[in-house]
Amino acid sequence: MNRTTVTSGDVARLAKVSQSAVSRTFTPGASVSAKTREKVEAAARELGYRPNALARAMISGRSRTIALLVAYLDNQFYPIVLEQFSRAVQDRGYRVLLFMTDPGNQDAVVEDMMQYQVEAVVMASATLSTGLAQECERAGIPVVLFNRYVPGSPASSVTTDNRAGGRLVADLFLRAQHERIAYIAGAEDSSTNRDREFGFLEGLAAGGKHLHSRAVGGYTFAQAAQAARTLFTQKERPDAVFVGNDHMAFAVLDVLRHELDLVVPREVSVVGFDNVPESGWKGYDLTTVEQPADAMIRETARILFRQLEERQVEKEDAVLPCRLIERGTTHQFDETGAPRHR
Amino acid sequence: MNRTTVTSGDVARLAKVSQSAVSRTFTPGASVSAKTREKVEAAARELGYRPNALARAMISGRSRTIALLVAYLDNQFYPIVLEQFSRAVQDRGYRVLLFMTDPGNQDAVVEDMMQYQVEAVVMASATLSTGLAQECERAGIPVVLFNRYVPGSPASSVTTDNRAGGRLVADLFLRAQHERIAYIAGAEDSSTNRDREFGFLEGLAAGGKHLHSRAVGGYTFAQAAQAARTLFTQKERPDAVFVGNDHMAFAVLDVLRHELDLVVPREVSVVGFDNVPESGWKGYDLTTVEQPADAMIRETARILFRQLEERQVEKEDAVLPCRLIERGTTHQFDETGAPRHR
DNA sequence: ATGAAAGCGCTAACAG
DNA sequence: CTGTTAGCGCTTTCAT
Repeated sequence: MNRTTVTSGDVARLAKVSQSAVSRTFTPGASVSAKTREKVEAAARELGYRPNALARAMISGRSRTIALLVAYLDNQFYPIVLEQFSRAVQDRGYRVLLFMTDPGNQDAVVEDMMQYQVEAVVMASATLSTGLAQECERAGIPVVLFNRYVPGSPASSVTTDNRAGGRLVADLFLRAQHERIAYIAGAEDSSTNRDREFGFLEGLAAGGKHLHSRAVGGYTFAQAAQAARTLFTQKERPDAVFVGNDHMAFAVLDVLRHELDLVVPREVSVVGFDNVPESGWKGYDLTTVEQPADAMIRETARILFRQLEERQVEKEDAVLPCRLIERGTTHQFDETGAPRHR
Repeated sequence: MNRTTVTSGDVARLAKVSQSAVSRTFTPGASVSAKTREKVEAAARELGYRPNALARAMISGRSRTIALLVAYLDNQFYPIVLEQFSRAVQDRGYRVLLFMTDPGNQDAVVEDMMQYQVEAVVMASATLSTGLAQECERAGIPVVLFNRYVPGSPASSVTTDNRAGGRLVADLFLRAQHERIAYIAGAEDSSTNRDREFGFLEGLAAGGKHLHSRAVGGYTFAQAAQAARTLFTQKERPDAVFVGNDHMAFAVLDVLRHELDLVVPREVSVVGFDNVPESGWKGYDLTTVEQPADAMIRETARILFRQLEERQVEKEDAVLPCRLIERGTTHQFDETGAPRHR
């Protein structure tokens, strides 16, 4: 290991210009004569100079870094969000500092992010204590909750209209005249689950139905499988089930088909939420409510960068529409409402 | 937005100590009297002081940041790696700077990472030009290629024994006495594909067989589906196919079962590579070669942190064993080699 | 154990 | 357009 730290001073000396001239050469909007720029670039190339982004960030007060906090990546929805969001951020000349968190202790992680002088924070499938959100606000750091919503928080949020999504599923079940309708919940303390379930129950009620049974899957594969076993080994088993997200729905389908030998959708209809890629795969072919990931990410980026540009934090809540994607785990109907055969 | 930048100087003034005393209080191994520490902590709390990690990194020359470069996250293998690796890094007091790259222009991204003074680089499903790898080496930045291998490069690497994995699949097909054996390749310029294919062909040859047909899936779902269509609509269709990874194998299974109405494994056996979670799901129940993700990540972290501690870059190549996971897409045999019925 | 002083590598006024 | 001059917030000798 050797002295490989080439500084702008070294370049200046070799190019016989001032150190500021070097700085200007590497600053997009600065004014340098073609001749100076040339000399500097030649010297920089010769020495293998690279500006130190940390020093730059320190003095300019802009780290060009955005923190992304994610709780888990086994649900395919999040890797996709992560990938697209990272690309969006990179395209705008920013970097992503990634933090994996447990659904509990985010606050310690946020502390860490702030020490790194991130300019903004995005939390996917995770929330922030209102206290810390306020602190971020005071520090001028915009925070966006992605796919979560916290009523009193100063943090912005981007969600789909989960309640409307739940209602779409209820309507579908009503149309198919199901009798014993069940719900498998995600994490009960999440806003997504609350809203989906609320919309679903609301929709059923509007059609004069009530829930036959309910279990909790906690947004995990294993727990959802267990929930399915519980619900479908009752004396009177459900003939339709709405599962809080696709990831759990796959577990439910596995149990129904391969452990309980039920035929979907003939004996039971299943609907998920998210429309992750696997839902479109023929091995599952899952009817689901689509969350418009692309649009959600675009909104997130828009909110974030607007606040960064205007240099002020201003809460904004974006709620995007979702739509039902009917596939093979539910009965199909044609335009007249008559059952359609596949 | 306001002057919320509380510095160690502010804390020092309030606590009536020197600025260095504040610094020491926040430096783990430093010597401060209990009394001073107390005063400083009280003042810091009162002002809401948080050390600036950037300034700290600049002066100490240690950013405690590791760059992670990933090409795509739609193959579930990588999100899992990403999650586990991030956690491993965080546990050791480092942060992850994430970069999504296209399989082509990594070098520009690497340039960016180096400006941010990362202490190490991990490249997953991507490679680095030997030139830049050398530059990293010279700069004292360890580089680990995860799941890739580049012969002449000074970068370290962590891979599974892909060649042995290919041979395992060949042996399985030989044991099942398949006649028309096909291969669907991943990205042809990747070391993983080269090694898997080489081991597979080697294994077939050892059993006196040769490949019946071959197509390229490029590690993508869509291209793999197309490859399956091509291979399985020949006059003489294969009775067994080894697919370069699980992600492509799902596409292949969808085409075989739902477009071509073939029964797996009765009419055709299918084997993948990786053992991603979906392979264990009953909707696919895919026979595959397991890559030991946990062990690979442990090795990556070990190599990286050893080099960071010893403060010198020293190439190391870890090759981990893989094993066959037999599931429902191939015929089962008992210990005696006789077919077993499921 | 503590404070004073010297920078880390760079940008941002400010003159010229 | 260019060089000079101050720092950004912190760690790290070096005395005391």
